[in-house]
Amino acid sequence: MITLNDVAKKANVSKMTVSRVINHPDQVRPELRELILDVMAQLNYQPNAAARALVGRRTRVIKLTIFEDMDTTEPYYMMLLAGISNELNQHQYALQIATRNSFQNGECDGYILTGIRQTDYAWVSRLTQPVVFFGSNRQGYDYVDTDNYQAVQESTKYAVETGYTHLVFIGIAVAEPFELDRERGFREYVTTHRISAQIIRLENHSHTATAYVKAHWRNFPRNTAFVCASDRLAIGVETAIISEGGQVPTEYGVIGFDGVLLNQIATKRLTTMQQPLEAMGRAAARLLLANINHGDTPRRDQEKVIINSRLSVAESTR
Amino acid sequence: MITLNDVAKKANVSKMTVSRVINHPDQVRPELRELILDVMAQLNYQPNAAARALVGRRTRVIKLTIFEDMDTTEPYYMMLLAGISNELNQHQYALQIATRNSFQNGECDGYILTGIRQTDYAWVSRLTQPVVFFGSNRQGYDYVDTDNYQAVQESTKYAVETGYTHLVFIGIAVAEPFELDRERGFREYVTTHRISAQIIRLENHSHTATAYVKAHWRNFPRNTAFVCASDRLAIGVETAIISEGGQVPTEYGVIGFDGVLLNQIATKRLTTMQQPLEAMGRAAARLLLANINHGDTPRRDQEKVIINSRLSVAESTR
DNA sequence: CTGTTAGCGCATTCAA
DNA sequence: TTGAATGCGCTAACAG
Repeated sequence: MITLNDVAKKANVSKMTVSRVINHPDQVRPELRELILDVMAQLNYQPNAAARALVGRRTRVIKLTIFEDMDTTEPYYMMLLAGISNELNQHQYALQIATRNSFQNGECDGYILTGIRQTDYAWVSRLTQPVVFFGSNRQGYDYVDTDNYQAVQESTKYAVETGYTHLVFIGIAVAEPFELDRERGFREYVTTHRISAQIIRLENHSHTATAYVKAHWRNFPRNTAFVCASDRLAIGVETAIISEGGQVPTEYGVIGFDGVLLNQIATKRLTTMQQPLEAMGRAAARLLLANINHGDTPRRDQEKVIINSRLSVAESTR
Repeated sequence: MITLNDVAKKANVSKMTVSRVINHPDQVRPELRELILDVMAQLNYQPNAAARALVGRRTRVIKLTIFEDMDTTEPYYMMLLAGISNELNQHQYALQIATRNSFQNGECDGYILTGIRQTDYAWVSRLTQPVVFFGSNRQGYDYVDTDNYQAVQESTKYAVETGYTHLVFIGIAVAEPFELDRERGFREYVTTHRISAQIIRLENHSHTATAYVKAHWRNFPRNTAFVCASDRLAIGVETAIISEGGQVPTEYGVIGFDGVLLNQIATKRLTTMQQPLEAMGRAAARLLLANINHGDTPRRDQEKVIINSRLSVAESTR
């Protein structure tokens, strides 16, 4: 293992100078700095995370908490996780994953929180380390999210422009910001453009959607597009349409939201709003690390990172 | 933060004694040990992972590498991850997640490897730290797996006992141990019991299965059960049956394999072999940690942990 | 069985 | 701008 000392000897300086090149490069004479960087590269020096953690009173561990039940968890968490982990790895941070059931109160430097519902905020407020949310919130915590409002506006616009004349929004029956924003995106678009539309809210399961659409099949004339708040709902809708003898995409359109895996399971590959999850994961990690390192500065404004989703057009729309 | 010293003072011993209680409890007089454990509990002492890592020349980080493409990754990895992470947390180990694309060669104490294919073994053999596989292998690496052979035997038996008279095994077209074992489980069962059967191998996508079953629909008489090597395939089969006008489960049965999430998406909730993923994740972590701590002992035999799956009967079979 | 000493690799003092 | 000393919390090696 290469240590600071090895680098220092080879560069004929003290190890403090090497340490400074890493932590306060501006305090080292440029030529010397270059030389040392050179040696570090030659030796492939990797700072020892444990030692840094020890002296810095940091754990170099961040916790990701997933508040949903794991066995109904969306597969997209996997992509998110990859993004978070990639970014953390670069900064020599490791990850701990905690779930609602398995919350260990071991030490960490900060938290990334996902799947939080209104009822969980009391718990969150007791956390002493920096926190970043995945998904917006109105409690003032920093977060990373996609622009749910614009995303649904975009899908809705797409549905209209491809000629569907009646629109149905299938939302998720929870009063969380992400859902309200998606619904608002739909509502404002159809209102502004005076489009025939209806809004429905269901539990986020494919079966619920299938049952609902079948039960109310007469309400859905030909040329209806279903703009759904999740891929699960979209798959359920598609199943119902097909089982009722409707044609996708010629007579009916279906648009999902999320864009990982589930759309591959659909009979017609789903047109869906694809969230850039890897990027969002990275962003969340970066934001958290920034908070950790500026830890002492007095509380600033809530910081938000918004990353746009992209409509991925497939077989369930024209 | 509570340190060894705090505990030591309160217990009127030196910190070495406290340290021994943790690492070599048999070297401490029992009464004293109890006393110290008591104080540790009172103070809620948590050893500092960084310090242990530093002195033990360990990183206290283990890497989980997922060799599949992330965006087609099975949702069950999430459960596996939870298990691994839970176990690691208990032992003050943190996790890094690496994917095929993002393999950073930062330090770690060991690897848990998943999704490995034959072609990846060269890479694996260059790893210097202990390795545990998720999924069996014939290269001598320790692994955790479910008994694929017995699992498929069990599903097949179930299909027969519930009265399906023709059986079809839909396998995955790869020559990996897990798949060969599943296929063998099926083959031996139908051979032994002289049951009318056929074996098919497809790419592991629901569409492939749908297309195949539709194209060969005439080959599948009523009272056929499809024993599938994955939930994806099973969902695809089910879609085909329904679209061809077959009745599930009265005329046709479908059994999947894996048992997370995807079975909820199926039109009829899938009967499927449920892998105990959380437990398997924990087992993999435990096995790896054992290898790490017995690091110097000469290479023993390949160690295997086999955990049985459980048939979860739902709506796609009688 | 228990305590003392020393050092893991690094970064924050302070001094030059 | 650079270097020397000190200590983060813990454990291995030795001494008692």
